[in-house]
Amino acid sequence: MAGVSVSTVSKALNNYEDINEETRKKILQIVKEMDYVPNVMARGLVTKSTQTIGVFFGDQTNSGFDSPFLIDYFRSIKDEVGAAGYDLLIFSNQMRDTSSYKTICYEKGVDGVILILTGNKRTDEKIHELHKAFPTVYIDSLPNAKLRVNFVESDNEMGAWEATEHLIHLGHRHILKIAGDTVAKGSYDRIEGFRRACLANGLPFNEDWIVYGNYSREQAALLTKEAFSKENDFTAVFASSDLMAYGVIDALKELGKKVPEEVSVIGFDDIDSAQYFHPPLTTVHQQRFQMGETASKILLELIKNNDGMTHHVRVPTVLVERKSCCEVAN
Amino acid sequence: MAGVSVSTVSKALNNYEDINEETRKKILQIVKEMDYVPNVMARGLVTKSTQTIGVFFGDQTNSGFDSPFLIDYFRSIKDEVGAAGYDLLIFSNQMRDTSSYKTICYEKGVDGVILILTGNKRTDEKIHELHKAFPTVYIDSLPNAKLRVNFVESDNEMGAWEATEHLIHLGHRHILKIAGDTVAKGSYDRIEGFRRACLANGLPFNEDWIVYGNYSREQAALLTKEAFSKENDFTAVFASSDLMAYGVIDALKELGKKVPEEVSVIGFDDIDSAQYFHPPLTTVHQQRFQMGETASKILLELIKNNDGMTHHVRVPTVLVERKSCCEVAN
DNA sequence: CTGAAAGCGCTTACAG
DNA sequence: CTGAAAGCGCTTACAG
Repeated sequence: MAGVSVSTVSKALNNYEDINEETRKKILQIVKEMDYVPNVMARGLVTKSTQTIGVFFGDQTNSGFDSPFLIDYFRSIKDEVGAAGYDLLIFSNQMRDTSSYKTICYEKGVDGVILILTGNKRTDEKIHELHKAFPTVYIDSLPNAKLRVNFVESDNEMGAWEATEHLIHLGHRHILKIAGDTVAKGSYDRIEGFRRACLANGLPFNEDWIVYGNYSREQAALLTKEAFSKENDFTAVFASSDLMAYGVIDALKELGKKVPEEVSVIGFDDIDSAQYFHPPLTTVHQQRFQMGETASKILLELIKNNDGMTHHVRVPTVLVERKSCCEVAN
Repeated sequence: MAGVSVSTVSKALNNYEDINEETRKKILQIVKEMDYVPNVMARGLVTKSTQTIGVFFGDQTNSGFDSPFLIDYFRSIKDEVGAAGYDLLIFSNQMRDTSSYKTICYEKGVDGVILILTGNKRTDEKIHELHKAFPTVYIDSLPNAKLRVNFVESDNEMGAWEATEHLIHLGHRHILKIAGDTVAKGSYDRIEGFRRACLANGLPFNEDWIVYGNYSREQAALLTKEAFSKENDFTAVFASSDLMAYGVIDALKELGKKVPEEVSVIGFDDIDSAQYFHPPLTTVHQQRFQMGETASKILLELIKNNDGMTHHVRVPTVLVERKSCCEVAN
């Protein structure tokens, strides 16, 4: 170096109190000149902190929770965490000897982790041990609804409730629900919201109104045709995702039914293309940006001081009315 | 440990030859049992390798090169690099003392880096030093067209050429080009492809046919109205991005011109919503997945053995015909 | 074939 | 207020 010992440099860099103001100035000056940055690995080895947040993206295809979402989460997390001085480590390595999330985090030495899991990964038991070892927050999906963990999700039940009431206020009394899988908490809540809104509003609800599939457009089309072949008097359908709503509309076209004149269709998610669809899709908007932001804030707080409390936040959805729903014909 | 020295364990883990087969077996067995993974920081400190690839995402808003793209690059890089045993480090930290990309990479100790820069970041001079210090590959945008670096891009010039010829084959002789900025290499190439295709096909081309703006929908609408107010006989417009094509169509509607009956419109990019737009947009598809994959492969190869050669690959585009172009009316 | 020793680049008590 | 020393968890020559 130029003048002092490494200890002193370290102290200058880490804002220790017991250092002469002039030596600090000099050190900082030189540091600036040579654009020196402490090696994170060496530092991390002793401090156990790397200023990086780990992210597990579960991106199985066809889950309906996929690409249009991830990018919003990703971007909001990146911004929020970046503003606090963290980088993001995306676990992509497929050649690991372990499948334990905890072990993976130890290996890379992250300070906290965000989980955005979809499809199969969601039910992976290996995850459980993770949140005991690292500050962890889940977004959107839980491996198990009973898990006591930090968790940010859309208020799926409330969103589904509002969507259903929207249809009811439009005069619909027979509504078909095209539901996603039954394992994910979010899927389940959307069904519950629908069911309870129907019941609360005195509709002649019965379980045949709910039809279960996966989150694909094709499946939704199939399901719709099946349901209408059994019972033709539905005047509205509520799909558990926008992609499925597209499928519903595909099927309705095939059946010669006009949307929305003869059958109203409402979706869930508000993916980017929903506004461009024909007809523009009325749907339930998920505030994904706020979800990523909230999850990041909770995590950052947890890293600073882990109070052992567990946060569960439900981000409200917002109904966006476009052109795929209208008043029921008489 | 259980039995041997750390050196021996290290050798077992790293597949050294000079180790007894039985001790190796025993060590590996125990390692498996306790799900042990070597700490990357400690290892990295001595080997200078961390099995992670750094990624700089420049995501300034409104560049037109934005969100619909990044996700495809991101996903393909994640898959490709992950299959080779690497994780991804996304540089998001905004509190750094340095803005030097090289320094940032030293700090985190990545093995290689991929740059996907947009907007202002593209012209950041600080980047230059990076590719001399680390294996580096650029995707889509170069800070400077003359830079001798590894670079993967769409074949923008060829794509623009084909789009223009498509219009010409449809009978169009007066084509308006709504161009993006002039600094980015990709923007420039799209203009060149257009200009040269016009000239090569004997169109009465003049420079007024090209109008410059940014990549926003609003600007494109404005530009379109301006251009048509000066010269009303364009039967086709070629926008340098899909978002701009949307703006063009907005403007044309306002002007009372039918698309495609009176004016054909072709875009560039093929973003997700292009197929849903009204009318569905004819456009030039960029094979973003292939771009990410190719960039990753080059980088991985570079890390394995840096031969000092510099790769520049142009990924072909593919014209996708939808409903926004038709034969010119007589 | 195995292990003791040095060293990677830092931080943190601890003397002085 | 400053610096020598130990240690973080590994790997790599080098002896034995």
